Amino acid sequence: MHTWKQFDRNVITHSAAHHLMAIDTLMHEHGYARVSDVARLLEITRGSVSISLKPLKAEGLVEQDENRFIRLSERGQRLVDILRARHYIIKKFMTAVLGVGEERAEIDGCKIEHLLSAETSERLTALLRFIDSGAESADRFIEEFHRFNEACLHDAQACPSCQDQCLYDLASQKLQDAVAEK
Amino acid sequence: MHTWKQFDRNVITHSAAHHLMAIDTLMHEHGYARVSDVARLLEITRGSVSISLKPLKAEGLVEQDENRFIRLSERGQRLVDILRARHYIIKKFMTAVLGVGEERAEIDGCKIEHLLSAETSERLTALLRFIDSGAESADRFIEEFHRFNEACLHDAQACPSCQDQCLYDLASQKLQDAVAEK
DNA sequence: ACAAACTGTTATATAATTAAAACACTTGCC
DNA sequence: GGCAAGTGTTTTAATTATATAACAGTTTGT
Repeated sequence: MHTWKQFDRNVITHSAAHHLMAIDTLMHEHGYARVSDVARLLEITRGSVSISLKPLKAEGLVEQDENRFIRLSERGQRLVDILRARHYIIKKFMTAVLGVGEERAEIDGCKIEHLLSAETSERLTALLRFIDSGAESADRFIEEFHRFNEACLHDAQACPSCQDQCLYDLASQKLQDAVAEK
Repeated sequence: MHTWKQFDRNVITHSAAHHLMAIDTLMHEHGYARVSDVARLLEITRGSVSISLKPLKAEGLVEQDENRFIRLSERGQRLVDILRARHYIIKKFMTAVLGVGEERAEIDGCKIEHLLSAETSERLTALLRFIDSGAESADRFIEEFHRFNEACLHDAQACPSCQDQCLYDLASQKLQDAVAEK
């Protein structure tokens, strides 16, 4: 069980990912980005942005010119492109395949886009490519899955997917309901 | 863009989830759990465990008897059961559907099991139930998808899944390769 | 029964992410 | 030209997750 120690050492933090993506968004929308613009977009203080940007500048992902305008370095841009691609496929998988609501998919996607491995992201992209391929088996799968949904007996013994408890009942519970007094 | 502020305020932290699951593991393996046992299992110091446990005791997820033996409260147990169910379905989806390697699926699963919404977890469980149902369309989908994999032309224009850049090329890159000097 | 080993807690420290407030500098308007 | 508004940084502070080290108490072995 040494795996769990890796789980914090992620390549970039959630916060860093969003700072980088905010710069990218601003560059596309206004052609420039400053500390204040990022702060406004992320709804945090300028001081926080200034401090958060420091390690990103040190790592060469973000650059600042003589007028203190911010831009992404080439590597920073590449990182953002990867993150956006992953966000897109995760969200699309959740909505188009799983049938999760748009807003929920957006939030869940943001939480995990920077955490998934390249391997998982690659396989997820392959899945979506297959679904988009127009293959008859893909279309039928999606259609039948979306019709399937109702028939859970909530009986672990009778269920080929369950072990001792109904997975459906367990997995679908909200964590906050379990944490909060009830 | 108020969504992104929610992304940190998760119901439980990664660390808390693993402390709770460690207690559960120890209870199953030895019938009891103490601070030292948790520390050994997670490979952190007893001091760290003692401190991490404090908020969990305060929230009533963990209890400690007069001999300082630790156990999960009813709510703590419920939380662990939910987390384990989610971990299981995420990992199973990654291996059985996506074809991700076992070890990678374990790590990725650990990173996100406590972050996904109930809605997404529920839909993911439904997907696995459909695949386990033996429906012919499910079997064919998996089989054909696993054979499909090769044919990416890496040409965004010709690809029904891509926009301006090849999603496959982007999403499958390792983040650390983008961050590290190259 | 006593020393060695182990246990749990606390104190102190570090790093990350954020906030608020204070400061200095720049810009824009009248 | 001068003041109000905006901008970026720094300082101070809080929280979370961890570490080490010191301490006090409990077991264990002989």
